[in-house]
Amino acid sequence: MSNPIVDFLSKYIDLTQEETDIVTNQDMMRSYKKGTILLSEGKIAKECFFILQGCVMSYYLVDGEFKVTEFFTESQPITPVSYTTKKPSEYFLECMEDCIISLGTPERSAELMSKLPRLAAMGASIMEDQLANQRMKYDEFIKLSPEDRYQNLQKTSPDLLNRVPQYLIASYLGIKPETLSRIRKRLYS
Amino acid sequence: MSNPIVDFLSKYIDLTQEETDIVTNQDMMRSYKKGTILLSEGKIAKECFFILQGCVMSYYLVDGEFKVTEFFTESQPITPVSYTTKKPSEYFLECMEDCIISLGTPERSAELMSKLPRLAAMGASIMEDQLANQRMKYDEFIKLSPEDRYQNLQKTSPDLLNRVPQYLIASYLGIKPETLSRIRKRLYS
DNA sequence: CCTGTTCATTGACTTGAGTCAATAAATTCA
DNA sequence: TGAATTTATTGACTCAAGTCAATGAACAGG
Repeated sequence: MSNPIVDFLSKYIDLTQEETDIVTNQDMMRSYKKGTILLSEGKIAKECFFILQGCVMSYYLVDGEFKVTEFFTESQPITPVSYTTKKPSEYFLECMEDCIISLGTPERSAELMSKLPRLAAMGASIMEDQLANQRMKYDEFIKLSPEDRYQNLQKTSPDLLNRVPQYLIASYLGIKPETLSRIRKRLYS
Repeated sequence: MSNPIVDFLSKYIDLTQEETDIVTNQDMMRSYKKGTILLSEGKIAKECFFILQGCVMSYYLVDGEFKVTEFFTESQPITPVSYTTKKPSEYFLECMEDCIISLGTPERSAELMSKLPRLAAMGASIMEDQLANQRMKYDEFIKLSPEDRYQNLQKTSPDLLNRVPQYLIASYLGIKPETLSRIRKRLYS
């Protein structure tokens, strides 16, 4: 029986059966209802996440206004900045759908590392990957107009457009819902 | 005699004298004239960098137009996406001043890792740190207006404003030089 | 199935950034 | 130093995104 976390790790190194078992066993998962806040502004994240099922959104609340920065879906890890820095989070994490999520803690990750030393080296690769992704996201934001960003999103994550209400997509693209509505009209009519 | 790279690594773990010596010895540095291109679009990065002295800028060339994404200065590491992915770079790296830079290669870094296993674990922390920084940069870009971004830059890196011409700062902020000029006028007059 | 709420669209108007073009200031270097 | 080049400022105009407000569509809960 396959485990999404094992699949994820397999992108970086091949796990032995024993290692697979260790990962599978130590795995702790929970389910959350749509609307559940996984992390609030001002709180210190005690856990990191790996999404098995569902969709999670990160956003800031600036002058009472949502500023969406990311949507996470199946097989994506979420390492809150606050989890790394141990300082209060500046943003929220909220479940956009009913979710099944695997939780990580510093303790359990240390335990896992001691059992699987090979994982330690892999940690850098995973982080490197995520860093490269984050950079590309930033660069894309700088390079493209809102309209181009929307078309890009359609290409790269067409599913998102159906899973998430448009006014949140708009925020994610850095524009107002009315503007997104007009962009769509401009493009398809 | 202190070594900036040793100082940098010391933020993550304390190095023994022996370890310090290894890092210091294996260190390979070069100097570059202002205007030198360290990495071109289309080329695969064979090296990563650590800036000992000077300033390096990364930028895309989109329809013949500069899109500045980052300025790197003293004691900052630069790991080009292309260095990680082994694919052609989409952006340029250029020296904005005469620079002294330490070079890293996969081979020499592997060698270093084998001599200093403790460094491997640290790799993940360094990457984690950089990831957190990159996220905050992105989030700030989403949250703030061009005007606020300029004021923020003044606070966090006042030196940059003197080291780099304004039209490149403008590009970095995601606006045109004329607009930055007007923002400055709005703010200080 | 109806009702209230949330989400999406549209219109009229404002505003801030972009564009084009000219000029001024600052730098470079022969 | 002085001429050439690069960088910064300013003005007049355009245009895309924001704002405010109203209407319509989709959806959830009783």
